[in-house]
Amino acid sequence: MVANQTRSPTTEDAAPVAAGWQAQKSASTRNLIIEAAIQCFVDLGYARTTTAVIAEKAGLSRGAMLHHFPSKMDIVRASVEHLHAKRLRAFRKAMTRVPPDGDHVRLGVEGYWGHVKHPLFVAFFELAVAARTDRKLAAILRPAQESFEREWYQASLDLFPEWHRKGEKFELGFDLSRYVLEGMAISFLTHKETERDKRVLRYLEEKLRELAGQDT
Amino acid sequence: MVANQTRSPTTEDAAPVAAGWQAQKSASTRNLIIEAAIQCFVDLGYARTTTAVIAEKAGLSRGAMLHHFPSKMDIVRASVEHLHAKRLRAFRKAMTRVPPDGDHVRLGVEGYWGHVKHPLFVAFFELAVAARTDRKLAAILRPAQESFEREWYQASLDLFPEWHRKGEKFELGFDLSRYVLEGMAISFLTHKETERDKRVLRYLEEKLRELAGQDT
DNA sequence: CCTGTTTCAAGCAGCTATGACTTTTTCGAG
DNA sequence: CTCGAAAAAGTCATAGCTGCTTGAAACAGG
Repeated sequence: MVANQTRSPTTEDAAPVAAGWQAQKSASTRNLIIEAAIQCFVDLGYARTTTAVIAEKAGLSRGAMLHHFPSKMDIVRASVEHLHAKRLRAFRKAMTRVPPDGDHVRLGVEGYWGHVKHPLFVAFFELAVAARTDRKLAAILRPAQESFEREWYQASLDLFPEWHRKGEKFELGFDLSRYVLEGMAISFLTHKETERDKRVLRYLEEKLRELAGQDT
Repeated sequence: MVANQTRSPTTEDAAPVAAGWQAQKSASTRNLIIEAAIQCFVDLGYARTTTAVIAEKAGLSRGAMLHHFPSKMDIVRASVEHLHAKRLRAFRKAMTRVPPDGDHVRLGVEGYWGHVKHPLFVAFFELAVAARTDRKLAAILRPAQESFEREWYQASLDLFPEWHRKGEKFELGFDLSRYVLEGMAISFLTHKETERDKRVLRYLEEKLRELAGQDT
């Protein structure tokens, strides 16, 4: 983790084991900058996130920040990687938690639902929308997106071993869940959750159980 | 329509009937600018849409454009109104078309699905995302959003008169359709439609028919 | 104590977008 | 034919963002 963040512009590959550095401070500062940037994506959106605002939120001067990240896109690149790692960790943790009542369907739905309401998802969504018309950003974001999608698909397969032989039904349930939950999440960027939405979640769970139970 | 667009900055309220003007040219130019702006939202996103690009795409000089719209937000405001009116027209047209096989469910799903794949939806979505962190834009957009939502709800009520007495079931079907279709649409901003997605649509229709048929 | 490296701060030049101002062109009316 | 208003075009000043360069402070090793 720390070793990942220590890729300073200069060459340090000769000291992979010597961690007793003052460069820990550097890694800490890098983390500070990255988290400030992600916060800015959530608060201001991708377009309005300038280097000056990031530096201010991180408590540094722009010059100091540019020492750690030579250009703005370097900050964005590091933020995407950081974001991706954090999302994966949170998602895996939610998915491996033992279901309280043995209800795998509820665990899966609530797990992704909780994930999708998290600020990390908002940040990722902002980047995804901006990437639609920004090729450089898209090139940075696409690998992370595909990786997360694969991870989610695999986690769902692990969660529902009884569906392994039901290819089409499983795909249908997977796609349906994905679209419903992401559609709801995006709607909640502007509105707020209501009782009606909880009914949709319960209905989705019911239909997933039906799909899992059907033989055909 | 034309009278709506003829609200030039100077006072012309004294001549509401005298339409034999040269100001038709003015209204035409305004339309040109607005459609160029909407095209820019789709092609470049809201953030990268500058007055210079709009003017270039409209085939005008920036100065000429600033004569019709004193500031950028005036263009945005007019674009939102234009967009809203166009969306409403297209949606109503799709919804009043007689169902080929008498299948109201398919008409409703396919109608909104077609609507949501249209560039107009992309433009509106770009604005909606930008509005999350732009209060001025949000103030302009919110009335149009709420109006469209009301319209859609009403159209659905008209389309399914047999559901009038089934408040909860109807709301559930409405919400489910909304989230699935919008979730799919947003996913298709970056990916493309596959066979799996058609299965989701057919499944949604099936579940809507179930909800309409149930007595409770 | 000195030297070189790393971290941080500040200022500067180039670029771009916006909106205001000024000038030219077009067109209808008297 | 001339006049005047509207439309269109061109010019300019201001402000904000980026990234490069210079300079100072903290710290490790000789």
